[in-house]
Amino acid sequence: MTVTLRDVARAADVSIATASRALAGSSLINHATQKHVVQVAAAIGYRTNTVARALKTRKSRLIGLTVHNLENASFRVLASVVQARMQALGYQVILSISNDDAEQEREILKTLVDHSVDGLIAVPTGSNSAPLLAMEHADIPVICAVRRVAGASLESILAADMEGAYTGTQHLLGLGHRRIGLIVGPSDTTSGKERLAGYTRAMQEAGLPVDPALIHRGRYLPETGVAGGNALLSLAEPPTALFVANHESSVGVLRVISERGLSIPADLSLLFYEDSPWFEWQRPAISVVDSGAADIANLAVDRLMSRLGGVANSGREYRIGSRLVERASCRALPTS
Amino acid sequence: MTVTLRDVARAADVSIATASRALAGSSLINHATQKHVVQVAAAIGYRTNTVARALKTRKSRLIGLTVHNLENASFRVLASVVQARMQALGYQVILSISNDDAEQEREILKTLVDHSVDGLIAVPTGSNSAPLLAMEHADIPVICAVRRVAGASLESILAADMEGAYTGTQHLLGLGHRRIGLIVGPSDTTSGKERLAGYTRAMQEAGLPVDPALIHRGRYLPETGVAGGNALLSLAEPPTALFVANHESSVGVLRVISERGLSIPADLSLLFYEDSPWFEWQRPAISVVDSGAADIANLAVDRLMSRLGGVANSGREYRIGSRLVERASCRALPTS
DNA sequence: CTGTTAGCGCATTCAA
DNA sequence: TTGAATGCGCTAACAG
Repeated sequence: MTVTLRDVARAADVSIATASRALAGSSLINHATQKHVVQVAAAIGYRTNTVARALKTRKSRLIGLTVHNLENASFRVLASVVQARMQALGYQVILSISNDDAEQEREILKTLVDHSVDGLIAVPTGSNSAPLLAMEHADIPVICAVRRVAGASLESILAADMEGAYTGTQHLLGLGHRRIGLIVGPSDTTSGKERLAGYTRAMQEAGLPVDPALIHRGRYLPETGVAGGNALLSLAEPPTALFVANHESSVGVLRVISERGLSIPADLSLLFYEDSPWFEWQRPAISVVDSGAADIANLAVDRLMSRLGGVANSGREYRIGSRLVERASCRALPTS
Repeated sequence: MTVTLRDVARAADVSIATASRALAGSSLINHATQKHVVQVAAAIGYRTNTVARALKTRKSRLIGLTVHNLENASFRVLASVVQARMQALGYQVILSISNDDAEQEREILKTLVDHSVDGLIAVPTGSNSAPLLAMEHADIPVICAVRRVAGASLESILAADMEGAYTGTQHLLGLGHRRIGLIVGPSDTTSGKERLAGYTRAMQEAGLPVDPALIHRGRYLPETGVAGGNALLSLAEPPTALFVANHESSVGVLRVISERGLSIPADLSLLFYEDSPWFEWQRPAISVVDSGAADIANLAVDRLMSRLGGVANSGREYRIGSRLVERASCRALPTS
């Protein structure tokens, strides 16, 4: 039924080895026979069996991609970009979703190894340095994206969160805001920590006090936006600007604003973190600190390809610079 | 380096065949030796090489999943659900994104076959019946989800779009609306056609005229919502309710409403199609006709597993019923 | 430049 | 119930 290399060899009247060389584009082959074999192969509809090739060469042309979920805009962009680029490079991607669960991640890693993926791009949970390092040890390069694994010598492509939050806060400061509310992720996550640090640094450099009442920490959920928004906006002296540095909570904040009948940016300036098509279509369009998910994905692919090409693990951490995207949700405060 | 079946056999002091049987849970094996082998295998860290197994058995335990993109909520849910369930069933999924492009889809299918996937769940572009049928012919079951391929005898799991639009329109009608605007996808797509038909039927059954001016057709894009929203709302006698039966255009409609300063549902009742977390968090929360993406995904997985288990292609089309999710964006019109 | 040969790791047929 | 032997389809020495 399926046409194999043997069939091609027979049809082209060459040995099976020659046929293999011809199709592989080997240099040590007569150009004429090469062309002939390729032609014959196409004629009889030959397609090389990647499974057999993988067994022999120990290269599956499959890579693993694990993300926490597909809802988060960054992860989604990562998945799209990685899939598209790897496919163009001749690789297929096995997608796995970890739900940010260490146990599930462990299972996934095992399975991926079983399927002998050539490499892995992972948004790690952070709790599985051992199996991840074991993969590296087994010569399966792994590139961490968006998140990293503390203490593990793995290449990681991260957003420059501290810088991003710093830039965002400075933007608001530059517009004359002094009381800037911050809604941010939990401090046991790198991004939560770093974004808070960026905010703090900008405030301090501006000679402003860092009022704990203006900072709301919470999990990466819409509910955090509701709680944080309500808390900050109920303050005796509410903030004039709100920096929502926890992407998932953005929608919750929007809801609070709508419920309170606040007008943006007249009543409140609003700055979000991580871009989403929704923010651009919102009226007024919402300014954001874009953490560059697409570029993280691109660099992750570049690094993986480089590793696949034989370059050693640098163990290095790469940071993708953030970009402030000014739209219409922040207004300059009148200088009183 | 890697521990193979041969190592297990040696360590357990049995033949390689016996080891294989033990690990595979074959019935023709002594229970004691079975247990022993399994134990030894675990002890020395054996993991069966899926590539070698695939070459031998012609079953890769890999399935393909192709979607147009990961932005559309339905496709995203499909991807999440299919991934999670197939993984739980011992399969890995190779994700491919077709961008709704027939040419890309053709390439994807070839590659998937090359990797000898055991089956395929596809949101088809609709233009590749031949290669899809060829897969079926090659004993690779394919299940179409959300979209179908006209004229091809492939199992398809679709939303009950005609019924959904009918239900949605009836809901609005029941609230007393008579002038109901419809923004819908292009008529060369099944869902565009069917949703329009559902709307038309409901209107006619209510003895109402179907005013072409109240119907805006357009591509699945936010811009369609802007154009459609503006067109319908600028009418001399604008609709009292808007049924946005083109998911992608929802965000555009929201923008128009915001720009026009319309209050929902006081000025306009709003009903969307296909649910999204955003709609629920919106204030007012937006009522929707939920087309059941998760259930489509679940049934697709069920059907695929059944086919993988040897059941023949029924060529049947399955429809997942729509569900009206009433929230706060539609109001009853006072009976004047 | 080309052909012969030997596995990659596993499942399975056939004998015992 | 077990073992020996075969080959899935391909690549890569090794000879010629």
